[in-house]
Amino acid sequence: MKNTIQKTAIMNALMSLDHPTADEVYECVHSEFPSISKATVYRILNRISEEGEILHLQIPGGADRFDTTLCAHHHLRCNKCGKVCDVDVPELDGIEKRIKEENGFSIGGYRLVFSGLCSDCVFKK
Amino acid sequence: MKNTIQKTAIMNALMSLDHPTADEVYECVHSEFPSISKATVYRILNRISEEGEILHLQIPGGADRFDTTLCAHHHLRCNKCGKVCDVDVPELDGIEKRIKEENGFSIGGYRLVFSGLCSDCVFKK
DNA sequence: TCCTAATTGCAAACAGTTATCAATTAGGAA
DNA sequence: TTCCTAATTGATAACTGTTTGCAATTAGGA
Repeated sequence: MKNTIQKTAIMNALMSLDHPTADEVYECVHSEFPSISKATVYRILNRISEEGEILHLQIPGGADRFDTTLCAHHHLRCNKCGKVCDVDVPELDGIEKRIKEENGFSIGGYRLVFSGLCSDCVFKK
Repeated sequence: MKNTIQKTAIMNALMSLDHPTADEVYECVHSEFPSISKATVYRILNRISEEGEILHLQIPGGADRFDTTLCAHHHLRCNKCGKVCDVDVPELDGIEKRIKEENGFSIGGYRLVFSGLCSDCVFKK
């Protein structure tokens, strides 16, 4: 992969943002590199997530997000403000085997998104 | 809610399909009721899921699906063929409390989608 | 039977994302 | 260092899934 200015700018943006969407990455990079194209942001995010440098999170009912934390974990998503944060769910250790036996599904490497309300939003009606 | 022909046709389609997308419902209804509009299908599906008659499933990285099984359960989704099926995950019983305490998120009524490969697709390369 | 609010069909709008294509550029070969 | 070429870029169009605006139609109670 070529080492372009655009890629460097996107990597920096990813470091400074928390579970950003592609659009949030674009806005961040665009603010100091106005000529960057949104297509380039999508392309680079896809490329580096395919190469395993970041995680590509598909969020139910929302835009995809990207995560620089690589080790296995799941996510919590606030239905009101959209905030996403990491969560470990040891309760699910070994569930792959049970689901494989009972349903025939191979879910190795699965990633879950729990939806709910974050501590800020739960009080706002 | 008015009791229109369109709503009846959609309810019938939902009975005959397994976790359909809105488009699959449309195709099914459209085949014997060609004048129905896709907007109507979306509107009715949204309305009856808001009223609790069916579940509205938001699938990560795919079109929303609808489920006539109302009791609490989660889903398995095949990344290759898109098939969705139901699964119970008793391992997660009571996890709401732990996540509330540790992360401040209220995830009551959350619904998960495990992704992987179904028994048919796991062998196809 | 009449009335009106609810519902419909159509088409346009929308969000998120990918594809096309000509122009530019990184980085190795000479 | 210069040159070459494949990789990358920016602009824009296209695409999928979904919602919305609006005028025309319709269910179902008065």
